[in-house]
Amino acid sequence: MKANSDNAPDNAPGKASAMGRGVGGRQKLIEAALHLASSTHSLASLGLREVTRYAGLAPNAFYRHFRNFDELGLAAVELLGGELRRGLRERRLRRRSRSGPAQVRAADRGVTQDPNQVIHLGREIVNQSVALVLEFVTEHRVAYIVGIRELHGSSPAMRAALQRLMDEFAADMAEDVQTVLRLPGLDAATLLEISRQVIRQMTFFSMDYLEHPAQREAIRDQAERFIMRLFAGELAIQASGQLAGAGGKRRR
Amino acid sequence: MKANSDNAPDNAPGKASAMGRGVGGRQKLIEAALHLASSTHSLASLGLREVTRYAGLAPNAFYRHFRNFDELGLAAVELLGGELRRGLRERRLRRRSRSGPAQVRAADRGVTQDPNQVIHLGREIVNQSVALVLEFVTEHRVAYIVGIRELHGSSPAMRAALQRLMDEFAADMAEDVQTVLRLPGLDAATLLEISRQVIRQMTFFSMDYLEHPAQREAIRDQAERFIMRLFAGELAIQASGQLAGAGGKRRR
DNA sequence: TGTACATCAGTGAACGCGCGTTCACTGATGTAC
DNA sequence: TGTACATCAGTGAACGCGCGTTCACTGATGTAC
Repeated sequence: MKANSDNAPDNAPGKASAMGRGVGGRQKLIEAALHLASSTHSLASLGLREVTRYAGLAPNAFYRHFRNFDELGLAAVELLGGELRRGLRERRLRRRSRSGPAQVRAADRGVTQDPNQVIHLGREIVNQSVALVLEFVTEHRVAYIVGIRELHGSSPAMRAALQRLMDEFAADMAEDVQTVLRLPGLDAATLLEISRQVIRQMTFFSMDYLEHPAQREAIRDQAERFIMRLFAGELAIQASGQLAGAGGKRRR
Repeated sequence: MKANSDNAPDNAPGKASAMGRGVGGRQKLIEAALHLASSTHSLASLGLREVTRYAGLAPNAFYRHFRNFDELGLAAVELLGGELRRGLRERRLRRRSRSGPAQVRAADRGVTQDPNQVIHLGREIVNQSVALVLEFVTEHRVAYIVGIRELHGSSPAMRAALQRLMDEFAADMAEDVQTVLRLPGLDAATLLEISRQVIRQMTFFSMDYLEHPAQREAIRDQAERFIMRLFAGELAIQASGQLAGAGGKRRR
């Protein structure tokens, strides 16, 4: 991790040596694969010659970087997943430091079961979160489309990797909600479950958002309403369960 | 269209003539494509020789039935969509005639905004609907997996066809809910929106269900909770909106 | 009822092409002494 | 500082193979008279 503590910055012109003489080749191949996969095929159906051609390399140069095509696929997913998570986390932190204080203050006031207050308070947070995600997928269009496509694709290894990624997103979101908006009586397991459902549904909203620019506002509204319904629904069900008197443990 | 008004029934043994001498070939090709696509590749990445080989035909026999590969794809989607809709509708009707009366009676009583009653009543219906869908996708595993895969796949024509299909499912569901369980104050547009969200999320639940047989019960429960949350959430939000006094029109 | 013709699913052989993969080679860069 | 060697990304040529597609043909079935 002290690689960057040297005197020469990483982006120095002549420094294409220290940790990667031909690091461009590998990168070029991955980017070529992502681009081609997003515009026409799925990752799995790309050809070796097709990718190397697009990357501006000779076909056999492929074997300098990957043993076979699956290896490129997994490398692409890794790159893609890192990019997505890094981007989202960065945005979340930025948002929290910008508008967090006011929300936390409001949340402290909000230790109440009154649906009105909780709903109103949540709406603001949901609004920002949805905007954040949709802005993000717009900026990472190519990687995102390929990711969604491979999520139900033919390679089990890639499916597993992407599902893990989505679970990480869900965990991030749950933690975020837990921190910013302490919802009364929403246990960790339920919160995680709802977060996973939100993350999954957002794949649809995101694709709609990318594919139909003319209806972006409407799609954004739909996503916000969706999330509000899920949380409000859970709270309402819990409240009604308690009112019904049976009390005690209600899950399982 | 009077082809069927003859004296010989369609399913007569020697009557493989009237409207299809070699109807087996086309069918065999489509089924081969679906099977291959579900087990290894996506539809788009299948090879002509691969499909004909699996179907037990010579490669060039393909051109007797389809001009190119896209044509087979669309034919497959049509077959698949018809199968899915027919199967689901049939099950819905069967269910309605079996347990419908009791529910309708309960629903007639249920013209109330009391969340407790609405939730309890809805739970029963949701339980049955979820069971119906999951049972169905299990029986049509192959067609379903291919459908989901192509929903985000490479062919725009196929994506459009499948999205249309899902919208039809959502419309069916909305109509169903409207008929069986008259929810107070849930206008048609909102009901359709929620139905689309349920249908979309069910794709994830269904795939989980097919891929992890050991956790089927848990997945079923999750799906039921999800749907309950959406509807309960919408009702709670509307109720709180009305309580808040501002009254009047609340959407847009 | 028989005969001649049309239709059409399916076939075998052959084609040219792009594919993935291998080989021996180049030339730039890093490393040891 | 210079020299010899190792490493490694990238190349051009060549391979055998399976692909999509075409052609002329077969043989069963439907249709007209």
